[in-house]
Formats: sequence, structure tokens, C-alpha cells
Amino acid sequence: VSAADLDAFWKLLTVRATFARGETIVSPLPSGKQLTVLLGGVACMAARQKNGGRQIYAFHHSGDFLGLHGLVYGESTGQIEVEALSGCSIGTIDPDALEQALQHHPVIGQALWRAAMIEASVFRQQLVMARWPALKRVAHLLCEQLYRLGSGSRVVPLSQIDVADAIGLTAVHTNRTLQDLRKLGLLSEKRCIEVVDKERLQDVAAFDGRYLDPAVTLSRWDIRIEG
Amino acid sequence: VSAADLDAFWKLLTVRATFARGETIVSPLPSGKQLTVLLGGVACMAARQKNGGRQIYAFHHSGDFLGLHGLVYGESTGQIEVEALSGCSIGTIDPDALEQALQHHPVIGQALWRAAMIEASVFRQQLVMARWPALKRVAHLLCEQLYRLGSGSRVVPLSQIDVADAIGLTAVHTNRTLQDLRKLGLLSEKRCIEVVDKERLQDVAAFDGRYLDPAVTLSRWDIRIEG
DNA sequence: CGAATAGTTGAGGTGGCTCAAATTTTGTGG
DNA sequence: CCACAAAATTTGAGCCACCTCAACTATTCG
Repeated sequence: VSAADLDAFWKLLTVRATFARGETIVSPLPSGKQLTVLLGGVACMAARQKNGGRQIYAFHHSGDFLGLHGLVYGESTGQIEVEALSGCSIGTIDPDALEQALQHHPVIGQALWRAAMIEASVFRQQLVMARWPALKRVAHLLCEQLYRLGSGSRVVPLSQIDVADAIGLTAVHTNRTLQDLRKLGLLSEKRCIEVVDKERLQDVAAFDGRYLDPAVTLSRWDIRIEG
Repeated sequence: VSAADLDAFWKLLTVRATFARGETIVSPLPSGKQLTVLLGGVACMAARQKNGGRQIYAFHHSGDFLGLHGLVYGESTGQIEVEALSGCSIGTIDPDALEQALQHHPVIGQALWRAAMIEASVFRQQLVMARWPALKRVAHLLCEQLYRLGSGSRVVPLSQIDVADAIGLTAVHTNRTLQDLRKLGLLSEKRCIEVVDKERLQDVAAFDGRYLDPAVTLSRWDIRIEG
């Protein structure tokens, strides 16, 4: 990615805004072709269920595109929204400016497809996790978040309720499972979710982060992401 | 899709072969950029688990691309294979010929992306189903298969074990759930899985097949699939 | 300081699992 | 066409991971 490409990309971000935890960043339907970039904080792609519950499909971190599902799925699938899980700041991209930039800087388009493919990749991993017991599931989610936050991070900035909604457990059971992880010496005894022993946590979760960085290579379509 | 496009596509299929139920059509790793088209029968994309179990991610029907995951994910994710669930016939596509055809017939490339997006879409729906009770899950899977097989179909050509591996239930519990559906008058009493009351089955499953036909529209990328 | 949110703990219920075996169907070789 | 093997379906009994409901405590924030 050249400096010129990056520069062009930053110029796309026209509107900047901030959101507090719990606020909706991208609404279900009217989003249309609107594309958003998360500049700071943690958000999630989620759907509200008829019973009032919330199903979290994936978490978003700084640098992620928000609302890709709107481009990809159209209005064909259920009410997906993007919700702020911490204080978040975002930039929005004007569709017209995006079209122009895509022509001059194909790298941006590649990044979009890469992001869409990683999303699918995360979905598939979630399907695998769905059949694991609670301890392994929670452990894997924490590994995934540490991986995305960067190597230095030890604290996962999510509430237990967020974790529960993401892996499909009750908040109560999630709590008990976290306590089990603490008793095992994998998490600290603090109130927040702080990983003490990342190595053993990854063993418990059988974590392999490679699915978070898929190489998108499709023939001569010129879409090739350096590993 | 013009006749010329279709013609060009059929000329791509060089090698034709048949497989019996249980045989592996696309192997996990060495598949590489090999692309395959399912010409007849039913297959599934699945992964073998350490405990010997089989997790089915999605089913493939006549006309589907097989091994797309190899293009999209590279070798980054677990051992995915494509397995024949009935007698299957396939055609394979030579990578070089594909590259040429992609340039002359962009429709083919669009079809590839469309297929990849539908796969992701199916994954996401599976995530939703994973939190439903068994009856609703089985019912939804059957609706999905009827939808893919075409409006005239009433029989789902899968074994109960296939169904179980796809939705994450035991074969035993899947059997009991199918019997519940029979008692409800939604399935026939035959040995195979034959849907009697498609309407009520869709009610039970809260089925909405639109996620199987996402419109892939990404700005000026010229990828637009007619509804 | 009160109100809302998040975390913790307890008691009891249940959906789906495990293990085991019988029965039916399908496939295969003679 | 039959005999046997392999695979698929069915049935029963017991168990446990996770859920539900219901408090109580700790924290954050206006």
C-alpha cells in the first residue's frame, strides 16, 4: 500500500462523529450504500431478535469498515445494525468520492473485498465454536479479541453481557465460565476481563488466528493481498 | 446472461467425473486454485473434527461451484473438504482457461463473487439457527433444501446423519425431532424425508429464503446481479 | 445520593447428549 | 436371487451442561 493510496483513503473520510456505548452507529435498513470506517473504540455487528435478545455476529475494531453487510447483502437479510460497545469515533465515506477513489486506487477496492472475506471467515469460525463447550468458547472469543487488539493487550474491553450475546450463552453462565477461567489462573481476579496467561488460554481454546487474515486471491482479478 | 456467455462457460468444463456417496470431491489442502462445478447430485462442504465428527457448513446442489473456499481462504483455515452426499457428477475448470474466460465474459466472474457472497450469507443464517431449538432448526434446514431444490420438490435427499452434522445435533436427537415433525403432520411417515405441508413447515421455521439470493452490488465495480 | 448498569450467587428445571441395543434398509458378492 | 455385511433408522434409560428465575452486591454516573 503506497503512501499516495493511504493519503487518498484518508481524504475519503468526510464526516466524523462520536458515539457512546449502546448507541447505534449504522441503522438496520436505511443505511443503503453508506460506508463507514471505525477510527477508534470497539463496536459490534448485531441483530435484534424477536424475543428482544441481541445476537452479536462480529466485533469491530479501529480501522474496520462498518456496514459492509449493507453493500453485500442488500436488504435481503434480517435487521443488522452496528452498535458501539465503547466510546467510538467514526468517519463516513461519500459514495461518489468512493467511486472515484476506487478507479484511481484499486488498493482501496481490494481492502473492501478483503474485509468482506474476513467477515465471512469469522462467521465460519463462529459456526465451529458454536459446538464447543462453554469454557472453550469463551476462551476462544478472548483469544480472538486479544489477537485483534494487538500483541500488547491483556484486557478485553467487553462486558460479560457482550461476550454472552456473541457466543450464545446466558450472561449468568458466561459469568460462571469466566470465574472458571480465573480459577484456572488464565484470567486475573479483577472486575474487568484481563488475560494473565495468554499461552495457556490459546491452548484451551485451540486458537489459531490465521482465519483472521485470509489471502484473497482470485485468478487474474488482480485482487491479491500480501500476507 | 447471454447465450454466448453460457456457451463460453460450458466450454470451460474440461474434466468430467462421477462420485458415489461418501467420496471426497475436493480434498482439503492440495486443491489449490482448482475450481469445480457440480453438474448433478448433492454434496456438502464440511470439516473433519479432532474427535472424528463431521461438521457440515453448507450443502451444494447442481450448478454450484465447489472449492470456492480454496480460492477465498487460501490454506489459512481448517481442513475443509467437499464430500458427495449422493451420486454426483462434476466438471472441473482449468485455471488458465478460466482466466481467459474471465476477461472475455465478466459475467462469469460476477457469478463467482455471487457464489462466494451467498456462501457467507448461508453461514450467517446458520449462526442464527444455532440458537434455535431443535424442531425449528430441523424445519429451517428442510425449508432451505426445498428452496434450493426447486418448487416442485417434496423429498429432501439427505440422510438423518447428514442433517444432524449440518445443524449440530446428535443423529439420535435429529431422529426424534423428525418424528415430532411427522406427528405434527409436516412430514410423511415414509422412511425418507418427505415434506407434506410446506406452508406450515415454513411457519415453524420462520423461513425467509431471501438470504439465499443476495444482490451483490458494490459501487462502480460493475458487479450487479439481477434479482 | 439515588438510579441504572454490570457482576455475582443460589436453587431448580430441561433440552439435548451418551450409551446401548434392536430393527430396517441398502449394498455386495457368490 | 439369496446371504451376508454395512449403513441408516428407531427406541429406551439416565445424565449433565446450560437455562430460568430470583435475588443481592458492586460499580458508574448524573
